[in-house]
Amino acid sequence: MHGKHASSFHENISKIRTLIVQAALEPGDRLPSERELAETLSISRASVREALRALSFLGIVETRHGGGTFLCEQDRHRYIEILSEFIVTKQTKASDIVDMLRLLERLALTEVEPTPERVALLEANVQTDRAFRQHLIFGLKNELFVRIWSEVNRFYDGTEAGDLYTEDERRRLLEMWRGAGMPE
Amino acid sequence: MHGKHASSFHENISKIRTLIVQAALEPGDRLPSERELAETLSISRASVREALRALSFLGIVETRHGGGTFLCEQDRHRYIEILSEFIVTKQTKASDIVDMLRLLERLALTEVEPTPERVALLEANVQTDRAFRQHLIFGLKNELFVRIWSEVNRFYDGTEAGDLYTEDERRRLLEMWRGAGMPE
DNA sequence: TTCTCTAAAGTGGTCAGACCAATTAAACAG
DNA sequence: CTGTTTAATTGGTCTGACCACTTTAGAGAA
Repeated sequence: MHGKHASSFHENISKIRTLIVQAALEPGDRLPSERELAETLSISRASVREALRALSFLGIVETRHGGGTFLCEQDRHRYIEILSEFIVTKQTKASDIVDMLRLLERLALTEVEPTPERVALLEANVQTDRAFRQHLIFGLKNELFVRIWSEVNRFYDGTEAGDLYTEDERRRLLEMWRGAGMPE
Repeated sequence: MHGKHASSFHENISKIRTLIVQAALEPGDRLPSERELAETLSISRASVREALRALSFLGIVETRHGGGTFLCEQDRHRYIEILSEFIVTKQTKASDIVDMLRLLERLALTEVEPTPERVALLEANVQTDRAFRQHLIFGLKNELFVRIWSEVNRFYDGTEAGDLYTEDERRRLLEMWRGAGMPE
C-alpha cells in the first residue's frame, strides 16, 4: 500500500492560502507560478489549477494568461448579504425579479460582441428559453455578474413561472444583437 | 494530435448547463460521466472538470467520488446554504465590482428615456461622480435593481477607490445618452 | 430460489508530460 | 538611450494513465 494522494481539493486550497499568508503577499502581488506551486506543495499542476480556479472564482486570486497569478484586493463584500437578505425576506416583488433578469440579459446583448460563433450558439438554442438565456449571460466574462444572475435566476426558477421570453422574442433579440455589431 | 483549443472556461460551463437543460434533468438526477461529457462536448476531461467545479460552486451540481455528478436539489434551504457559504468566504475581485457597476450604469443609460428633465438633472450633477451615477441608476424603476446597485456601490465606496468615471467620461456618457434618444 | 459475498466495471480524483497561446524579460540593432 | 526582435516565462488545454471510491453483476452458499 502506499497511501499517496494525501491531498484533497479543500486541503490544496488551504495550502495555497497558507502559502499566501506566510509569504506575506499583499494585494496585487504575484503568486509563484503554477509549476512552482506544484513542486512546492508536492501536488500535481492540475490540482494546483483546480485550487487556483476555485480561489479565482471566490475572488481571492486573479490569473492573467502568460502573465501570472495575482492576489486580489481582499475586500469584504456585502453584495451577497444583499441577495441573501432579499431572498430570506422575500419581500421582493416577483415582477422585479423578472425585470431584473430581463435587464441583465439585455445588458449582456449590448456588452458582448456578436461573433459568428456566439451567434450560432444562441441560434442553436433559441428554442429553449433557459438555455438561450444562459448562453447569453455566460458570454460576459464577469464572474460576479454570473453569480448574481445565477442566484436571481434560481429564485426565478423556484417560482415555476415558465419562460421569460417567447420564442419570437428570443429571435428578435438575436436579430437585434446581430444587427447592432459595433458600439461607439 | 493536439490541434485546436476552441474551448474556453465560460463556454464550457455554458455547454454543460445547456446539456442539463436539453436532457431535461431534474434535481437529483445524475449527469453523464466526465469522460462521456468530454467526448460529447469535444473538450478534454480536465476542462470538463474545471467547469463542473465551477458549477459545483454555483450550487448547481454536486459530485460524489465514485458515484457520479448530480444535479442539486434546488430548494430554498440549499440555496441559503450556498449564499451563506459565499458570505463566509466573502471574497470578490475588486475588478469585478467595478465592471459590475459600469455595466449596470451603462445599462441604465440604454433603458431609461432621456427626457429633458432627466438630462438636466444629470447635467447638473455631472461634476460629482457619485451623484451622477446615483441619478443614473435611480432612473430605473426596478427596486431590486436599485437595491443591488446600492449595496455593490456601497462596497465600492468602502474601497476608497476614487471616481469610477472621469468628468470627461461622464460628459461623454451624457452626450451619448441624449443622442441615442429613441428605442424601438 | 434467495441471500451473501466477492470481483469487475464504472466514475470521480490525481498525476505526469506535452504542446499551445499570451505575456514578459532579455538580447540586439539603430 | 530607443525601438525591435528573440527567447524565456507562465497560464491554458490536451492526452493518457493510474488511484480511490461506489455501484453493479455474477458466483457461490444457504
